Amino acid sequence: MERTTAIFVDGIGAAAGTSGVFSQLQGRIFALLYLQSTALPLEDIAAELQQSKSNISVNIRGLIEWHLVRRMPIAGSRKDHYEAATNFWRVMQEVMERRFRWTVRQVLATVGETERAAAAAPSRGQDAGRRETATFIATRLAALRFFFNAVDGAIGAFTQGKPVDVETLQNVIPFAPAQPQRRR
Amino acid sequence: MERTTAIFVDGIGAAAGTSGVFSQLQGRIFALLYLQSTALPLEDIAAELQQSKSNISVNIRGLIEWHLVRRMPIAGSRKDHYEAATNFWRVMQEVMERRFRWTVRQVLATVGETERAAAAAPSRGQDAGRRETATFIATRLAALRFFFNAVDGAIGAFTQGKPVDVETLQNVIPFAPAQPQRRR
DNA sequence: CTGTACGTTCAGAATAATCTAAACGTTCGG
DNA sequence: CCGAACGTTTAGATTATTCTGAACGTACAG
Repeated sequence: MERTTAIFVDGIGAAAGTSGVFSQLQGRIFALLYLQSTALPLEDIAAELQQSKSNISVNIRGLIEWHLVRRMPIAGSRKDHYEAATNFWRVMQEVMERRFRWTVRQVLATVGETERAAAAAPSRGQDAGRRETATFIATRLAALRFFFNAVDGAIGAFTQGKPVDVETLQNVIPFAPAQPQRRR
Repeated sequence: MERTTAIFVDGIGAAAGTSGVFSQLQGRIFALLYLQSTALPLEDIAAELQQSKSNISVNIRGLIEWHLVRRMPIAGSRKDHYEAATNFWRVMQEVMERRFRWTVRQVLATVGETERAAAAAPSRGQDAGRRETATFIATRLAALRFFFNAVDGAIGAFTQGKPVDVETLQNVIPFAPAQPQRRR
């Protein structure tokens, strides 16, 4: 591999590894393809990156799902060829929707489940402490839901190219900080 | 642990685990604290989540760095007490800046290094193929830089509460898709 | 048909991340 | 000072992730 390519592959691989979205190897595969003017067969990618074909196979599938790599039919060859995609905005949309927004919705779903469980719990109306705790929890869950709903909306706006309303997010500071007590 | 709390802890733990930013245990710690009206000592957290104190200790440090948890002095106790922070916007800013933007800058740095390496490489002016390759690589690197510069700017705007200019990102489609060749 | 050239799947090996318990250092009450 | 109650560090164990090579399935050329 060319020295220039090696630097790029290492750097992008490292960045991908810390991204929380792509593995280091996926970063290296993409980087290698991105500097090629022609699509590469699986075999060559494995050889360049010194990995088994099976490993490249499974990692490249992930890249294709994120629309970072395309399978390219090459006339006269039975091998699958791959090339880097260059529509980064598309990739970003995909990541926003499928990873971030999915996580946000997981939180919202959990809040919902928890609220239902809290409502179903026998908070025995008499006991004052119980009732207090119940309203406290309800308030906190509502605050969480409010914020994550706003985030969900912001991601939706972003991926549709609409201006993102940051104000809504900023203004969610639902509780005054608890008063610090002196120690000792 | 209460059934309601358990549901919340499990759900938020799962969400955190897939977030790419927080570990599952960190999610569980935060979730537990978030439903408490009073700060908890390390020992109690460890007991509730059935983890060793050392493990809670190291994970909670991460939460504090992200501003998701605060250390709370409690009068008359030598134990460290912890409570959940509720300024989620602050946390989001922190994550955006320290993780996403940092990754983006890693990419930009790599592009810079690669460009310098390419310039230094002996592309032997005579060889036409070499020169072609060099300009191809230069073009691709420039496109990457352009896009990630825009992303960097967008993150900066977002964290400062300014409207995010999505247009710039959307319009970066630097290459026409390569013409598919027929197979066989 | 048959054989070969592929990509994928899968069981196990290698590697990395997480977790525990013991040792350690520090603070504070006595 | 001394001793006990803490939180932290660290070495090793456990668990999860990544990777490999062999087995398998498929498509195509002859």
